[in-house]
Order: sequence, then C-alpha cells, then structure tokens
Amino acid sequence: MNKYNSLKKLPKQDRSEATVEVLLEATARILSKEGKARLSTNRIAQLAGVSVGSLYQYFPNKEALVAELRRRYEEAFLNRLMAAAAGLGALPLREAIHQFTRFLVDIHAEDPGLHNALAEEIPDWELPLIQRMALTYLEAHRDEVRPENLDLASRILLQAGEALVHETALRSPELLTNAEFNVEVEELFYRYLRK
Amino acid sequence: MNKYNSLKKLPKQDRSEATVEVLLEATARILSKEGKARLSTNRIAQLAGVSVGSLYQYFPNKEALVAELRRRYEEAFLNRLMAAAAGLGALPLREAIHQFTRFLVDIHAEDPGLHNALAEEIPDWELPLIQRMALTYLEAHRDEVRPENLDLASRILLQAGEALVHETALRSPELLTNAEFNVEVEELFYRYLRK
Amino acid sequence: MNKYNSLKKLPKQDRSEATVEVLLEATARILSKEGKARLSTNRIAQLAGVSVGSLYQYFPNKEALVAELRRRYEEAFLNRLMAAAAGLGALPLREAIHQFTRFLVDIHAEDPGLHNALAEEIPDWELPLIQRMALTYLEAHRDEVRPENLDLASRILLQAGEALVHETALRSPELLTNAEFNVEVEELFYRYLRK
Amino acid sequence: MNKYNSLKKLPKQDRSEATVEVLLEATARILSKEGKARLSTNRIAQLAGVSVGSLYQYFPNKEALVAELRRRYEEAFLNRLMAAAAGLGALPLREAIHQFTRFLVDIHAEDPGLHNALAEEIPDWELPLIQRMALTYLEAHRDEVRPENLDLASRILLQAGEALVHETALRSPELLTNAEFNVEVEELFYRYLRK
DNA sequence: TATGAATGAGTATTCATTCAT
DNA sequence: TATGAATGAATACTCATTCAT
Repeated sequence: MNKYNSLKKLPKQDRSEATVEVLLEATARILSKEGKARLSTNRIAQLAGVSVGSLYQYFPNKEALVAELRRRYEEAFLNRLMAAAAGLGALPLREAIHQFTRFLVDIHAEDPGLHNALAEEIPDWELPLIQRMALTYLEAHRDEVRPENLDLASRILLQAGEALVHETALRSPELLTNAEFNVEVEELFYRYLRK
Repeated sequence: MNKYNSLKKLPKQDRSEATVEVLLEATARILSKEGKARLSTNRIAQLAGVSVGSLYQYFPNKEALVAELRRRYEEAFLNRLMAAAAGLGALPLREAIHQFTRFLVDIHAEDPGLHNALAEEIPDWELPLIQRMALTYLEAHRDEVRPENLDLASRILLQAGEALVHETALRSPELLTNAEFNVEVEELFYRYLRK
Repeated sequence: MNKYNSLKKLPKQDRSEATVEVLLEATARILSKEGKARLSTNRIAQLAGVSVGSLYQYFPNKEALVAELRRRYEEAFLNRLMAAAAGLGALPLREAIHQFTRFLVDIHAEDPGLHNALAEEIPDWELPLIQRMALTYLEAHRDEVRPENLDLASRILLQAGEALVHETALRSPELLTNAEFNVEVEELFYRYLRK
Repeated sequence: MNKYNSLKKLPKQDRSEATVEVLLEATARILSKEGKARLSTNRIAQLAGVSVGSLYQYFPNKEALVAELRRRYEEAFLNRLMAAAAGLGALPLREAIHQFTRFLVDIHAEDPGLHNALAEEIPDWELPLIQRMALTYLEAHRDEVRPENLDLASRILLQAGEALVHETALRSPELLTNAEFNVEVEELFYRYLRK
C-alpha cells in the first residue's frame, strides 16, 4: 500500500506529484462547496489549472479521484483515531467517552461539506474500524458497562453518534462548539453504557 | 389539495390514473434500488411500460415525479405519526418510548431505499415536526425527565434515533426485526431521558 | 372547387361545419397573435374547445389548416380584387392608381399579423394574379404609360408596392391611415408609370 | 470587438478555427437552402462533418451561430455600404441613384437565401442605417428633389426598393443581372424623387 | 508528458399524429 | 363521431473520455 494507491502510475517527477495534488485539491473544493452533482472532469481540470488530458494521465476516471480523496480522508481519519485511542484504553468510561466525543466533534467540524460528499457514496467506510476499536475498549471494560451484547452496543452507539454529529455538522454547525451540546452527547453515550 | 396535487393535469379516465400510478411506481423502484443518480425519464417510462410522452402528459418534469412521491410518502408518514402519537401523551416515559421506537422502526422497515432517496433531497422534512411532537411530550412530562434543555434534548434524541434506525434499515435491515436491537434502542432513548 | 377544398371530407352536419370553423378561427388567432412558431395542434384544439382527435377528423395535418386558411384568405382577397378591378378598366391612370392604392392599403390594414404569417410561407400566392390584372390594365392603357416592357413594369410595380405596404402594415401600421403616406405611395406608382 | 465576438471561447489552435468556420458555413448553407425551420444542431454538425459536442465547444447555443453569421453579414454589409456611400454625396441625383441601385442589386445577388434567413429574424437591422444615409443625401440635395417630407420619402423609397430587390433575388434571381430590370428600378427611384 | 480539440452516447423535453374507448 | 390518452421521433444541450499534436 502506498500513497498513490488508486493512481494509474507512480509519478516520477515532482511536477507529476504536484499535478496530482492540485487535481485532488480541486476535486475536494468542488465536492465541499458544490456537491457531487456539480463535479465534472472539465471543471476539476480548470480549477486545478491543468488540462483534462493531464487529469486522465493520473486518474483512470472521475471516480478514481473521489476514491483517492476518500482514501486519504480515511487515512487521516485513522491516524487521528489511533492517536485519540492511544491513551484511551486506560481511562475509565466517563473519561473515555469525553475524549471520544471530542474526537468525533473535531473530525466533523473540519470540512462537513467534503465529509458529506465523500460519505454519501459509501457512507460506512469509517464505521467498521472505529466500531471495532470501541468494541475492544468495551470488552476490556466489561465490568464497567451495562450491555451484555457489546457488539450490538458498539454498533448502536457509533451509528447513532456518528450520524448525530454528522447531521449536526451539516445543519447546525454552530452547535458543535456549544458546550451544552457536547455535554448532552456525552450523556447520551455514557448513560447508555454505564451500569 | 388533492391526490394529484403536483400533476400537470388531472387524469380523467381510469387509463390515465393507471399511467400515473405506474409511472410513480417505476420512479419509486428506480430511486429505491439504484438511487437518484440513475433516475432518468426514459428509464422511468421504460420500466413503467409507457412512452416518455405519457410521462410528460402528467408531470411537467422529472422533479415533479419525485416531488409527488415525496408528498405521498410524507402524507402517509404524517398519518402514521398522528396515529402513533394519539395515545402517547398519557403514557409514562418508558411506555411512550417503547411505542415511539416501534413507530420509528416500522416506518423504516418498509422501503429503506426509497426513504433514503427521498430523504437525500430534503433531508429534514420529517424531523422538525416529529421533534416538535417529542418536545410537547417532554414538556408535559418534565418531572419525569432529566434534561433541562428539552429543545436540545429532543433534537439530539431524534437526530440520533432517526439516523440510527435509518442507517440500520439501509445496511442491516435484518436488525430491525431483531428484538434485542429494539430493546437496546429503547434503552438508548430511555436512559438518556430518565432522571 | 368547393368551400372545403383542402378538407378530408365534406361535413354533413352543422356541428361538423361549426367544428371546422372554430378550428380555423383558433388557427388564425394563434397565427395572427403569436406567429407560426407557437402554432401547435394541441393549442389549436384547446383554443377551439374541441379535442385533437376532432381536428384530425377534418384536417389531415397541421399544414392543411394553414392551407385552408390561406385558401380562404386568397379567395376573399380575390373577391375584393375583382370588385376593386371591376370599374378600374375605364378609369384614367391617375384615378386607377388611386383606387388601387386604396385597395392595397385596405387589404393590409385588416389583420397584418395573419397576413404576415400566411405570407411568410408562400409569400407570392397573391402577386401573380394581381400582376396579370395590372398587366391587362396597362396594356389597355398603353398609350398613357411610359414603360415599354409592361410585363416587367407591372412586376416591379407590384413587387415594390405590395412589399412596401406589407412591411409598413407590420412595422408602422399607423402610417396606413396617414394621408401623406397614401399620397406618396400613389406618387411612387404614378410617376413610375406616366409618360 | 474581435472576429469571434459571440463565441464561447476563443479558438487557440488552427484546428479550432477551422471547426468554427466549417460550422458557420454549414449553418449558412442550411439557412440559405432550407430556411430557419430546418436548422438543427445535429444537422449543422453533420453537414459540417464534426460532432455536436464540437459545436457546443464554440457556441453556447444554436442562436449564437445565427447571431455570429448575422454579425459577419452585417459587418460586410456595412463596409460595402460605406464604400458605396463614400463618393455619393457629390453626385447628382441621377448618378447617385445609379450607384445606389447597383449597390442594392450587388448586395442581394450574393446569397439571397442566406440574406432572407438572416433578415427574417431582425428584419430591419439594415434599413434604419441606410435610410439615414439616404436622408442625409436627400437633405443635401433638397433643391433637386420633389418630396417635401424627406424622412417619409426615404422611408418609402428604401422600404420599396429593398423589398423589390430582395424578393426579386429570391424568386427571379436571373433578373438581377438583367440590364432592363436595373434600368427600370432606377427609373422607379428617380422618377419618384426628381422634381 | 501536456494540451485541449473532438467525440458521441446520454438527458430532458416537445409535439404532430394515432387509436382505443 | 368525439374524446383525450398514448406514442415516439426529433431537438437542444452536457460531459466523461479519447487522441492527434
């Protein structure tokens, strides 16, 4: 697995790499601001300042651009998740949930438009992994939590949590920085899990 | 307001009505199975077994078909919501949540694909109303519930609940009929609200 | 040659005749007010208050309606031309031109929009006949007129005269009733022809 | 103001310019031979030997092709009118009319079908200007001409003259090169104007 | 390798005409 | 005979993709 995973060929020169970057940025920008419907190869190329031909030099088709964007987004997401999860295992439930909520909100605060556009296609790329991590935590803290079926519990919790924060980011982004909102989300999680 | 609200002209013969229905069914089917992106007037007409011309005899444009579908869906949704809400006011929290969860799951069990396609356009048509109804219930039962800010609480609860059931219907529809799942969703709601 | 010359079949009943009339009136109205581009069989039928099916009961296609309209217009035109020409032969040039100019202006004053719509297709249906009549007059008055080639002269005169009045009717209809304009048109004709 | 005034984008390669030209030629050809009603983007592209896509690469819509054609036609027309008018002011009436008639006939001899198709849309773009020029001439030569109302006179003369030559070009093009016809047209003009 | 001109299948929509009721 | 629902070829226009330069 390398950085240019879904690309046609490995760029050998800086110029090529720069072209790839500029194309992805343009794609992200259009997706974030105008949505998938207005994404067209010619617009991407134009906004990127290169020719359509160049686009097809590095990407086999339009979807590949979106796929690569998603791959990177996921990669970044994972890195942050790992970082966030690192110290979590040792923490008690309440505190772990606090950290996790912060993580969830931070992630969605960044570029909800882009997150939404990437999510609308394969809206579940990120859940499975994060669910597994949650499951791991819950199993390690089984004596602290109420639900018996931890698989189901983590599923419910993450599906609900992710969607809640996701939709809030899209529709009422100002809530994300509202302390009361954050507290209540934590309550939702905590009260569901605690004994 | 009549049944053929958004139509170009009112069907005057049985044949017309049948055509309208068959067109809407085809639209619903494509939306449900393939999504909005693959919805085209020619495909609708073909699947409906009529000509494109007939489509335009009754609908001014493609969007009108989707709009009519949404109108009907919403109408049915509202009727069911009213019915479900009728006896709820008098019930204690636990029981009210039980009924409400059942309602939510039933709604989504029907045709999650269609619900999804219709929702992606105006993704919030149903939440505000249902939220207001929840708020009314909570205010009347203020002494039974923990959260102070009932507006925020109903928002969080419904955003999370709706999304949870919605996504579950799309990805793991079998869970919807699983008793354990239903119980856990109730727990999520109940534990968040109770004192 | 009968009145329903270009019709599919002879109407046997008053109702049929009434339908034909109502269709032609609708056609004339649309042509006159909105032009050929906005003429459609459904609009004709609707404005006429009958069904498209009825339209095709009496006319083989859209063009037949226009053709019949043209035929009638021409017929009326001819009748008026005959009437106008009746006493002309005996008149001296100056007076004949005066009468003729009056005729030309009167004809165009009536419904320039319709005349234009009918003319734009076959813009010369009326000229040949009127030209022949003019020629006949000129030959009978050969000693009063300058041009040798009377065929050419009548052609030039009528082409120019018809177009002048036609365009004036379309663009500056108010000029048609302006005495000065009428006098000058007569001058144009008279001075060209007189010895 | 440049040559490709109404185009979507400026052609940067020779190939592009050739495509634009070939499209305009095809448009002119269809307009000239079959009229505006039979002008369709697919036919234009086909006759031009390129794809519809190419048409839309350079023209935002069908009208833009006609507009560009008109612009060019008008430009050429104006240049010729200026050239023709240059030496006219000093000439006596008879001679001025001779030159003017020659100009009028030459203009229409070229492609009457195209002139007709372009004119039918904005049928008066050329008259006002030419009328003003005629008026200027007549005012300067007021002592040589009979009519008092020179504005009306130039109007009548040009409306009649333009239409006469225009229609003749369309219906009996061979007349345009006939000496007798030319002489008679001059007579029509001269006799109307002279004292 | 980069460019951007060219392609053409695909899309929404219209409208003259047919035909079952 | 009248009706109006149904038809489908035609039209303007878009956009992902290819390929000559």
